[in-house]
Parts: sequence; structure tokens; C-alpha cells
Amino acid sequence: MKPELTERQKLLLSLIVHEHTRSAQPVGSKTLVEQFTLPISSATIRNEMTVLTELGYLRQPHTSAGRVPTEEGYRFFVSNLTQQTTLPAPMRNTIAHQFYQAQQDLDGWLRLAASVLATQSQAASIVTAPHTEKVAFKHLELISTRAAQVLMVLVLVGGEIRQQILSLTDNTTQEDLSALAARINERCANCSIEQIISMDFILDPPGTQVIEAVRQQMRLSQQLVTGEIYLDGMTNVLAEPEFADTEQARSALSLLEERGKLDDLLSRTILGNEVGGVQVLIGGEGTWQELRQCSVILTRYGIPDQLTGTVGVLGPMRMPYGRTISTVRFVAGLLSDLVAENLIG
Amino acid sequence: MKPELTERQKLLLSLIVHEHTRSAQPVGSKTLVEQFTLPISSATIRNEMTVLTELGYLRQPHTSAGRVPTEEGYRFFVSNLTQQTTLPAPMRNTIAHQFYQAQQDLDGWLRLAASVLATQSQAASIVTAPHTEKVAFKHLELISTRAAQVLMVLVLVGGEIRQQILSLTDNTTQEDLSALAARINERCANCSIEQIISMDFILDPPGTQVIEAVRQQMRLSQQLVTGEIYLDGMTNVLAEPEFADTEQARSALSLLEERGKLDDLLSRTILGNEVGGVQVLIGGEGTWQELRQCSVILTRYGIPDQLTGTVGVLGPMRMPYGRTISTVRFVAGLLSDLVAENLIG
DNA sequence: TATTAGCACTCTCAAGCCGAGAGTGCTAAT
DNA sequence: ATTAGCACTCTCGGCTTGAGAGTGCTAATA
Repeated sequence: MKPELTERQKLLLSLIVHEHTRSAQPVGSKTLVEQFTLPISSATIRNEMTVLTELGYLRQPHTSAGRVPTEEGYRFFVSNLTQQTTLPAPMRNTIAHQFYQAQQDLDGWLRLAASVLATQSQAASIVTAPHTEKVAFKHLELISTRAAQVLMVLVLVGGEIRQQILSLTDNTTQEDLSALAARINERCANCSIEQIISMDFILDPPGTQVIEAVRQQMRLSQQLVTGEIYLDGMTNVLAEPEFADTEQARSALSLLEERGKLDDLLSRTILGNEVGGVQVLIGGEGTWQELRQCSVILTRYGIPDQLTGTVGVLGPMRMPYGRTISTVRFVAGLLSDLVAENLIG
Repeated sequence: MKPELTERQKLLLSLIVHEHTRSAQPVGSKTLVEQFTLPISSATIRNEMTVLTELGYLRQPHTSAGRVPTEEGYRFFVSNLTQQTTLPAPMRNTIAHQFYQAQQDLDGWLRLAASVLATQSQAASIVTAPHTEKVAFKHLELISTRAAQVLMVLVLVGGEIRQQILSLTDNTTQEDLSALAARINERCANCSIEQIISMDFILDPPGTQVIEAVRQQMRLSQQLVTGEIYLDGMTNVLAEPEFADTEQARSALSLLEERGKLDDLLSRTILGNEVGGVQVLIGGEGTWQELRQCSVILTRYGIPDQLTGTVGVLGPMRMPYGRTISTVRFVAGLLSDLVAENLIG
């Protein structure tokens, strides 16, 4: 195992990380002592830097350039050198204010959360709608649109709304549809998907068609790892100097655009982590080639084991971790409150 | 006014455009004659090129580089040299097949439309949900979630769904809510927003609260220029060589990300154009700085004056216009059919 | 009169070279 | 243990150069 770092080494590592996130450039011993007016000489710093480099926390892009933190360096920094900070109160208030004066609906909140995260962190943000693992029926509505066409709106416990257009084999009046919906609502209220699948319904043909659609929609919802995904601030990462080469940026952003890959990323991090903890994924951690230059900060929100979603940001590895982690955590907290206050039913 | 081009000049312009979209490089006289085995010499081509350059259709990046089409050149090409092509049948079938086997709901179709456009055109795609100018009430549903919390789901004519969480001042049972919804549904069926605003309702307190929310939601929907926006393929444009410099790409893509700017773009083109026609916006046309290097192809779909949306793509100015325009038109047609068959009510 | 061959000219681009500057590692002194 | 000093290494920007591509012009040709 690696030897414990001395306090001074920790300090230096921390300063290097800060200076590098500020300047986006390799930081040298002299710069360091000047920038922070350290009471030690650059030669001493050089010695310490050699140690940190040998331990794998720093890296030289080439001989006679300054040092740059490695993935491992960032990881050490994040786990040991960054204390739990809360966002400054004025900023908290600004954000909270935006939420409370926003429109009262889930879609608006999530959109806002993505937007706030993107602007605060100057990175790309990811927010998923809250989603239940145990899908349960809440309410069904059947709305006749034209001839035998019916718009079916299914509300699940937790507030997820699923809709589908049904083409019934027989024409049916709105009254009949409403009566049918009422019957199903009564019978199915708060039932889990398993219950509904195993239930026997004695209904006329349109009824069985509807039930089948309900079951199908619930199954689909069940299969979903995550709810709808809200993205914002993708262009922020294009502004970062490390992505002056488009190819890097393209591969990173394509991760967000391809639903499959994104689901993969979200689901793996979902599993590894309890609600409340913030997960920091630095440089793809060997698994995600596309993220070699990036870091992803994710956390869950909502009500554990009942109704949860994910919020997070994707930015360059050179990222103000302290501030960003706090922001993500804070937004997650806000969303948790909103979910708890409004969405359980 | 400009003199009419000779047939040979048109042919050359057309070939230059094609060759340039293929190679992404300035095209020279010699390349041209070799590539297409033309029965005239490179010297003749040079003479013609001089003419086309003087007319403003071509441009030299620098002395002794080949020629590149100007915005005007592309515009001429698109309006005069590109005949209405329909997509090859197998491709049409592939696309249509995807649509018909997709899930039967609007959200899925629009998502798919964006995805298809993005992959077919290798550019960024934009699809907006169909939206009515004359907002009208279709159906209301009130679902009790907890205590005095109510999930209100409002379906508008055309299938747009709006939801909101209401905190009623009094506790109300689900039965009361259902009765209330039923009464409102009966009274408001197919009413326009103006009618509903001017109606007098004699209802108990929760009722007035609900009506107020309904009015508000309808007003909000009314104000919207466009429905929900689906984007896809943004990373496609990053792959184009003209965006090797990130800054260009950033400004173009930020146009898609900022709802305000995007609405602006969509609304201006909506106004200038009847359904059925495809609008081609080349190089921002002086108005959009961000699009200096880009072209946007847009068209409307749906039912004119009733329920319309926009589909289109944003790509580099150097774009296979013929194919892309056909694809956009075809997808718009598909969506129009789907809307007509499923969404009018 | 329209086309073409030929040629001089221009300009970019990649490669190579050079010097300045930044930063290091080592050594010897404190 | 720290530091001053110094030689060494490497990048980066600027400069030059030669090759190559492409043009515009002129004079010859059909």
C-alpha cells in the first residue's frame, strides 16, 4: 500500500489541483510558490513533486513542463482533500427561489434542475425523472378522440404518466369509455404490476384491449431503468480548452446522446451507490473510453426504494470538484423535497 | 439583375457543389475534369469559373486554391439545380417500417423522427410536437395523491397533455374530485380558451381553484409557439471537418440548446412558409450569426391551421441538399399521416 | 469565335531549423 | 531538511524553404 502523505504533500497536491483547474495549464514549482506566496522554496517543492509523481498522483506532460494531476491524483483530492462544503447561502437562496416560483409541475422542475446545474457548473447536466422500481397503478383515463380511436392516459403511483393511442375494434362512446375507466380504476387502485397481470377481468372486448394496453405500458415502465432524461449545457463542455479538439468532445457528448450508453452509465452508478452519497467518476475509471478526459458527478434523489431519480453533471476532468459536488448535492436535495412533498400517492 | 447562366455554367456549378460536399475541399479545374471525365479542358473550366466567381456563386479561399460555393452559390443550386427527388423506395420502406412498428404514442414517434433524421442526414435534427394555435379543452382529470394534493391532468384538443400539481385549500376525496372533473368535462368539452375564460362557473372553492388552473394551463399552452422540442444527432455536426474548431460548433449548437433562440428560429421560419414547402436557410442568411457556417432545412407537418409542428435538420453548409431535403420532406409526410390518423379529436 | 495548350506566377502547406523560455533534476552548501 | 545555483531538456513560436496545386493570361488552333 502507498505510504501516507505528509501534510505538506497534501497541501501541495491540493494547491496544484486548484491552480490547474484555474489555469488549465501544467503548473510548475515556481508558479506555485509565487501564486500562493509559500514559505518554502521552489526547490523544495520540486522535491515533493518528484515524490508525488512517483506515487502516481502527478504527471508531467513532457520533461520540463509543469505537473498535472493524474486521475489518481484527482481521486485522492476528491476523497481526502475536499471537505464537505455546503453552498454559500446566497447561492442556495437564488436556486431555491427559482424552484419555488417555477410552475408547479414535475416536468418544469426537472428542466429547471438541469438548467441550474448546467449554468452553475459550466458543464453538461443530466437529470432523470423519478422512477419506481415497483410499478403500481394509480389512475386510468380513456378519452375518445375519433371513431374508434382512444387516447389512453395512464398515471402510475409516483406521478409517472404514460400515454398511448388505442385503435379499438369497436366504436365506443365516451360514456362507455368513462364507465370502463371507472371500473378499472376501482378495481386496480394502487395495485402492483404483478397483481394486475394476474387479475382476471371479465369485460367486453374493448375492455380487454384496454387492460392489455395497461399491462403492456406497466411492463414497459418496469423495464425502464430510469425515467425521462433531461439534458442541458452540452455546449458548455465544448467551451473547455481540453476539447479544442472536436473528436474528444464528440465522443464524450455522444455518450449523452445515445440513450443506451447513457442508461448504462446511469445504471452502473445507480447500483454502486446509496441515496445521499455523491458518486464521482473520474476519467471513465477504465470502463468508459469516451470519458477519458471527463469526470462525471452523480447522485440520486427522491425517496429511497420508492421513487428515485438521478442528477449529475459531466464536465472536464479539470473541474472545481468541491463546488460542483456541493451544487449537485444541493439540487438533489431540492428535488428530493419536491418529490416528497408532491409526488407520493 | 444577373444574366441567365448557360447550361454549361449550371452544370459546372452543380458539379462543383457535389464535389465539394464530397471532399470538403476547394475544388480546382483539373480535379473537376478528371473526376467527372469532362469533354472540355481545364482551361475552359477556368474561364467559366472566373465568370461564376464574378457573379458571386463561387469564391476562392485564397489565390491559387480551388473554388468553393458561396452562400449564394448554394442558394442557386438549391433553387434551380436540384430537382424534386423522392427518396429511393427501399429507404422509404425502411423508415416507414420503423414508424409502424414503433410504440403507438406521439412521444415515441417524435423521438423516432428525430433519430431517423439525424442518422439519415448525419446532422442535428429538430422535431417539435404538434401544436394548435387555437387551444381547446378536451378532457380534465383530477387525481388525489395525498392529503390536499391533487394531480391535474389536462388533455387539449390535438392530444397535448399538460399536468400540474395542485395544493387545494381543503381536503377533498377522490369521489368528489371525479365528480368535479366530470362536471367540468361536460361543461367544457371542446371549448376554446376564450370560451372557458369567459364562462361563469358556480362551484365550491376547490372547483374554482381547478378552473383557474385549467385556464392558466391553457393560457400557457396558447403562448407557446411550438410544442415540446426533440433534438437528436448534435454530435453528428461535431464530426464535420468545418467544425474542427470547437468555437464554431459551440455557437451553432448553443442555438439548439437555448430554447429562446431556437423558438425564434422556428417561429420566423414558420411564418414565412406554408405547409408542404421545405424551407432552406443557408448560412444564417445574415440574421443568425451563429449559423454562418450552417444550413437549416425546415418544414412543417400536420394539419394546416389546426395542428402543426416543425421538423428539420441543422448541418454544415456543405450538405447533400437533395437527399436531405427529400428526407426531411418524407419524414414530415409520415408525421402528417400519423397526426391525421391518430390525433384529431 | 470558342477552345485549348503552355507557362509564369501566386499562394498554401508541411518540414526543418533556431532561439527563447520554462521547468526540471542534481549537487553542494547551509 | 532546505535551498541556491546551474546545466540540461523540452516545447513553442517564428522563420525559411521547397514542393505542389491552381490560377490567369497569351498565343495558337479549329
